[in-house]
Formats: sequence, structure tokens, C-alpha cells
Amino acid sequence: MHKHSFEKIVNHLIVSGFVYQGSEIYGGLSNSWDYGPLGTSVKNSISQLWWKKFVTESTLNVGIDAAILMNPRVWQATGHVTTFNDPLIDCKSCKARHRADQLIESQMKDANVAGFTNEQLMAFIRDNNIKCSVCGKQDFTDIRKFNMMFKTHIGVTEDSQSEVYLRPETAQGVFVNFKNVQRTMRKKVPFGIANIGKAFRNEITPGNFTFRTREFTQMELEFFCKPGTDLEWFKYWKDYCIKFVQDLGIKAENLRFRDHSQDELSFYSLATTDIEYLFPFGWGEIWGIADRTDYDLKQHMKHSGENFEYLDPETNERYVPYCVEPSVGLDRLLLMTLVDSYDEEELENDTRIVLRLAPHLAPYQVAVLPLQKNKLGDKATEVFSKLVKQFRTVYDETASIGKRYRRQDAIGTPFCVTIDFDTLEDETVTIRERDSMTQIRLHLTEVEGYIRSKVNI
RNA sequence: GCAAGUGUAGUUCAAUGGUAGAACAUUAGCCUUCCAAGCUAAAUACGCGGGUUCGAUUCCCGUCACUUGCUCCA
Repeated sequence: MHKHSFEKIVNHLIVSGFVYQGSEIYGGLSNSWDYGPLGTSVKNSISQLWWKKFVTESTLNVGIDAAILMNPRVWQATGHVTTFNDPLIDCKSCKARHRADQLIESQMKDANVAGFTNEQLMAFIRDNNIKCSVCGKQDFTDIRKFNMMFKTHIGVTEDSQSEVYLRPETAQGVFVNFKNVQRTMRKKVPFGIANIGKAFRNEITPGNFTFRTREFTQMELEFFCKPGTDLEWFKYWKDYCIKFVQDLGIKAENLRFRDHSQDELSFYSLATTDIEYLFPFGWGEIWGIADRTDYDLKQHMKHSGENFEYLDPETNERYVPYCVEPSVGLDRLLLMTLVDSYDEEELENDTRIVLRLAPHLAPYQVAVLPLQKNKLGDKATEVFSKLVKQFRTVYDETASIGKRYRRQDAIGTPFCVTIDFDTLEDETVTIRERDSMTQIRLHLTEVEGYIRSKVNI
């Protein structure tokens, strides 16, 4: 269990410059958030680390940056236009809202209404005397389909011809480019294509701060392999992902894998595992690793006419590759990292808020603090200019030194370099560490090396 | 989208049908400040719109946002 309430953590993140409410001066916009300077810094660090681990350091993978707006036929091919929506039905009597298909399946265990039209669902409800699970009456509104894709228009007229969707997942930008990437990068299966970008879903109920929002950043890898080797790669990427999460410094007891059961699996998936994190509001999905089979490539082959078959140069076999997809929400990784690092420490007459962020993720890695600003400011500025080229560094000269240490603790800065009057004489400074609250004395020439040895992973 | 509740400085809270006060935080000045809370100043708020009223932050309506529960979640 978490020691600290979510409310408290969220409040701290908002007050200290990690996250702001979106469009706040206009009264906000439901569940939209802007990242402040500190949140943006951590977010970028995580995203860069992901790119480094999944693209730069990988001999198998390459990365692309695909467009948000795509030809609408993409979403017909994938089935998003027809199935990425919920058949909603309201009880006129008690105002409860249900999903028609789930209402039926909850009352008739063996009913299979997948793929039913609205009319068929309504008829089924009538014929089988399905009742509202809340009040027990049968007094329903018509079914309305609620598609979770955002629509917009290209061009000046708002006719249906120019209608396009904001992508609900980044993966399709990869699938449609399968051939381009394979050919131009001269890739042999197995290989992967990574993509980081925004996706949009018109969720009925977002919530839990930045955990579920309508606009979010996905970091996805589509890894293409020979059919039959997919479960092997599934396991490989699963292990790779959990290692990544551990490297963010997340406590092991707050992490778990959860395999999807057969009836929970998406229609295209052979196996899915989630990495979940124990938030103060409960377990939440962070990372989904799915075996998507050849569903996506085959759908695009069918709808576009393009041939996505791969000719194995060694065996001369032709096949459509299977795809293993580790897909993670950057916003969730960030929220997890911030929540997990939050700590409060009771001191004698005071509570110290500490973000125990790993040094490679902290918004600032070093704070330069002159003990007294009038006479030590110049020297401190000089030290700052030097360190800022190596580390994310901040300078602070206002208020007492103790208060400044606390400020840095609260935003996760692992090291403070304090300039005092002895520095002017012998070029030594105090290095104060966030987690231990200890101080050591170093010569200025040793400072960079010392900090670098602790910042790198 | 439903039900209930909430909305006053950056934060946490007061008071009031006659336009608001504190604490902490912030900024400036003083002090050879190494783990907050010293002294002196300063700046900053009634979510938005409409109505009732001579007058609304206060009462009413609407709206927006947030919280909790339901619902939902590729």
C-alpha cells in the first residue's frame, strides 16, 4: 500500500511545476493537463531513454515518426470505424447507463452477440426479456453507438468526404509503412519499427489525474517475426520491458504482470500481458505486450491491395510476418515514476517532501547554491556555467541554505553544490546529497567527475 | 452520461446582502545564513455568465471545473 494519498501527491505535482490543469484560465477543459517545466523534463528523459533502449542501442529495431492524420480507409481496414465503439443504452426508469452487449452477456452467460447491429441488439433485448441490472425494469432508450475516435475535417468544407480521424493508436502508422521501412532500411525479419507520438481517444470517463486522458503519448514497438517464433519474441520483449521499468527506479513490490485471460483478449490477439503498477487508486495498466499475429498486415493487404508478404532470403519461404507489440503510455510511465518517488520524511519540527527520483530522471540533477548571495554570487555563477554544460543544473540564491535544500528535495534534485567563503580561498565546495542528507567536501576539479559517476546508469 | 457534493490569494482555511482576513509559500531589503519557521516591507483571491436587489463573494438559475459513487476503458 502507498503511504501517501494520491490527492497529496497530485497537489504537490501541480503546485511545484510538474503539471498544470489544461486551459486553466478559461475554467479548464475536462481532464486535460499541461506538463510544466519539471514534468516536461522528466517526460523527455523517459522518452529519450525509451528511444535509446528500443531504437538506438538495438541492432534489430529502427524508428519512425508517423503522422497523426491518416487516410480514413486505414481505420476501416483495422476495424476501428465499426468496432472501436460502444453500444450504449440508458434505462429510462433509473437513468443507469449500460453497454448493451455487456448487459446481455451478464444476464445470459451463453449469449454471443458480438458483431450484432444496434437493431439486432435491441431485438435480442426485447425477445429475451433482458432487464436493467440496476432497477430490474425493461424501459430502455435506443442504442447509440459511441465511437471513441475523434473526427475532424480536412479542407474548408465540413462534408463527410473530407472527414478524417485523429489516430486512436500510433501502431497503424507503423503497419502502413511496413514495406517502406523494410525496403529502405534493408531489414530482414525479425526486425522492429518503433514510433513515439500522440494518440487520441474520446474516452467516456477519463480520470485519475493524467492516468486516463483523451490525448496521450504512446511509445510503441511493432516487432515483426516469422510465424511460430512469435511466442519466443513475446517473452523476450516482456522481459525487456520489465527491465526498462525497473531501470526507472520503480519499487519491485509495486509492479506485477497480468496475463489476459482468453475471453478478455482482443479479437486480434493471441496473447497479451500487462505490466501493472500499484497506484494509490489501485493497480493500473502501464505497458501492454501483445501478440497481434498477422492481423494488421493482413487487414491492410486486403483493403489496400498492397502485398505485405515477406520472402525469406535464406529459406525462400513466403509469409506475412507476425507482430509482437510492446505498447506503453508515456504519460503513465511518467505518472508512475513521479508517484513512486514521492516520499515524506518526518523531521523534528517539520515534514520534508522528497522526490526520490533516479538521478538520470530528475528534472535538475544539480543545484548550485551560494551560501550568501552578495559576495559569493559571482563565484557560484561561474560554477553554475561550468556544470550546466554537463548536467541539468539550476541556480538558487534566495532564502536560507536549509530552505533551499528543502526546495531541491521537493523537486527531486539529487545533488546540491554549495559555495561558501572557503571556496574563494581554496576552491573547495560542499556536495550535499538528497537521499542521505550528508555532506562531503570536494575540490572544484573533482565535482563533475563525482556527480557523473552517480548520475549515469 | 447519471447521482450527490465542492468552488474565496500559489497552497490550506476564515468572515460577510454594503466588494474580504490569516497562516504557509513567493519577491525585495538587512544579517560571513551548511538542513524550514529572524526582522522590515511588497504583491496576489470571491471559477464564469445571467437573474433577484438600491447593492451579490453571500440568495436563485445556468454553465464550467473538481471530488466520490455508478458506468466505461484496444
